[in-house]
Amino acid sequence: MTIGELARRTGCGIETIRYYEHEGLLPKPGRTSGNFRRYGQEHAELLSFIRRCRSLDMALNEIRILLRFRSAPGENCGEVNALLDTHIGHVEERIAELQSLEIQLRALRNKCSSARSAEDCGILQGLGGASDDRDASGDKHVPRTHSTKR
Amino acid sequence: MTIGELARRTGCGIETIRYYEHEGLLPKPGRTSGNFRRYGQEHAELLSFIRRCRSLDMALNEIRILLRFRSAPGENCGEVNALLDTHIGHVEERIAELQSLEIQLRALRNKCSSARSAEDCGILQGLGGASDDRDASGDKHVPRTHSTKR
DNA sequence: GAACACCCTGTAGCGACTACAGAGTCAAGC
DNA sequence: GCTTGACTCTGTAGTCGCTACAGGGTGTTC
Repeated sequence: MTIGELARRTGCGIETIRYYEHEGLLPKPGRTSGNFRRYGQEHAELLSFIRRCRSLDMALNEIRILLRFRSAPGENCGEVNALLDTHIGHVEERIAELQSLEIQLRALRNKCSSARSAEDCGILQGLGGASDDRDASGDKHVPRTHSTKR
Repeated sequence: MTIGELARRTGCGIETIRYYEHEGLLPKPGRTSGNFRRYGQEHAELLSFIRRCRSLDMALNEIRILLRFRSAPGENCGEVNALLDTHIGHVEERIAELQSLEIQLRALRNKCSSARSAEDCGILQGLGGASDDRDASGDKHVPRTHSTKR
């Protein structure tokens, strides 16, 4: 099948497929005489595996490790378990951070209930004034909440 | 004060300060005869404001809006309230996504409790086999859980 | 043979930094 | 005056996982 068909089957963008090939997650497929990539069922399964991992928010490097085990069925899978445990830990951590963030944001939001002049806005004051500088050196800044949707 | 002193005072990296200047969040400071940046108290306060916003996981574009209001005290601050409401919404959304993720990950993790051979590993099977393809076309992929720590 | 959908490579952009390279500045000590 | 070492300067490239082109080639249908 062509790259477009593979993309349709797996719900993955064409550019993303080429990117995975470039990153070594997908093996280089054969080519037609006109230099088009030609994929088989095994590529579709591999790509589905990768997409399922990505939907679980795993990093490509983590997926690389899983792929190694996928193609080495004899090996002991303890590392797979450990990887997943670590990943679950990251997700837990991030949830805790965001929950604490939400509390702070709601507290801030309560400082200005109605639209008044910016001069008197409790939110701007809360952001600008002297405050508990928990984070001034802590640097556990956390990746974006803002989604990159297509 | 020099950029290094400002960095120490605010707990912000030097490169980050230059980056904020480049992005127009911090005004260009004066220079010494030797071309070193020279900052005053007002820069320190502004930078603290920005860092406080960042510690609340706001995007630089959101902060830009807040800065506009900060320097226009007469204006109606309704937009500030709206911005914060939207931001809280994003955080809430992300928490919900991550919680659902955690449930899926734990379910997957339960499929292989002990280290056995990769061939029989329930996790790899769970990732690879036929599954509920909720996400195959949904594409509500969510930014990384993996922290970029320094 | 023309239209059109598809594919190719390569490069640049996103956000918010971070990490250099290669150069210049400045204060303290000798 | 000269050296050492800490600091600063500009500019560019890298991070991550894509996404979006530009400028071309391929393949099928009418």
